[in-house]
Amino acid sequence: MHILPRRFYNRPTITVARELLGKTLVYQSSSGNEFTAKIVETEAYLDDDPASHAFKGKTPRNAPMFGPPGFTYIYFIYGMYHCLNFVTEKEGKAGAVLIRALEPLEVIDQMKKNRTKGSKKVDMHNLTNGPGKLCQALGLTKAQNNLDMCFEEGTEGLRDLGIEKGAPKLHLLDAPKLHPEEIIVATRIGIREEHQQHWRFYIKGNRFVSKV
DNA sequence: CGACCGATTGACT
DNA sequence: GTCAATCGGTCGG
Repeated sequence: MHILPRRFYNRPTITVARELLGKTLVYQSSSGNEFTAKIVETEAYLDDDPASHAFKGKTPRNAPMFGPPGFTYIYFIYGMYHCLNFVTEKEGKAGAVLIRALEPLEVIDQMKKNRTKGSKKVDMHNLTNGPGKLCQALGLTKAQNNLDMCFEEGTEGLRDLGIEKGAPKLHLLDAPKLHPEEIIVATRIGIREEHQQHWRFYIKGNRFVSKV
């Protein structure tokens, strides 16, 4: 298991979106929890894509999308939710992958607490099966926007020694690439028909996907 | 400025 | 199935 290097993200956005499936997200929160979860659903947003925040050019909000690959892009939406993206493509070329669903692995109790409003119980399968839900479960906000998820150049060798000290607070662990027949390709969610593309990817049969 | 609206979710008919 | 919540980003005047 090693931390995904910057070259993983420095590729065509659709390729990264597909290959993110099955990878493990690790997030060390400031409250001391180390959350882990498997990526089970993604969507690609390209630079010449009318549905992308980056389509009309660089602004203060979408600036991370134009920055180096391997950083987070987290934005606030609908006045109450956040969405987590990973920046792709070389610096200067906008691209990002929206993380739409995760399969919870560790610190599930805390995820439940973060998702609980009032005294209602939250079902295991309703913790991270949506882009807004998963940010709520892990406690991700704009405070985690534009975070580097890779080792800085020169310190990458640490991971080859199995040393994760100094690892980015939010990073991904490698996992075997899924076979094509394990991946379902579908249209993106919440996108106008005229801008629609088959750029949503999810793991076939996985119970934690937001919509089938 | 004011107005519109969104890569969503949960409550309710 | 429908719809309100809630607010920052963006754009037109």
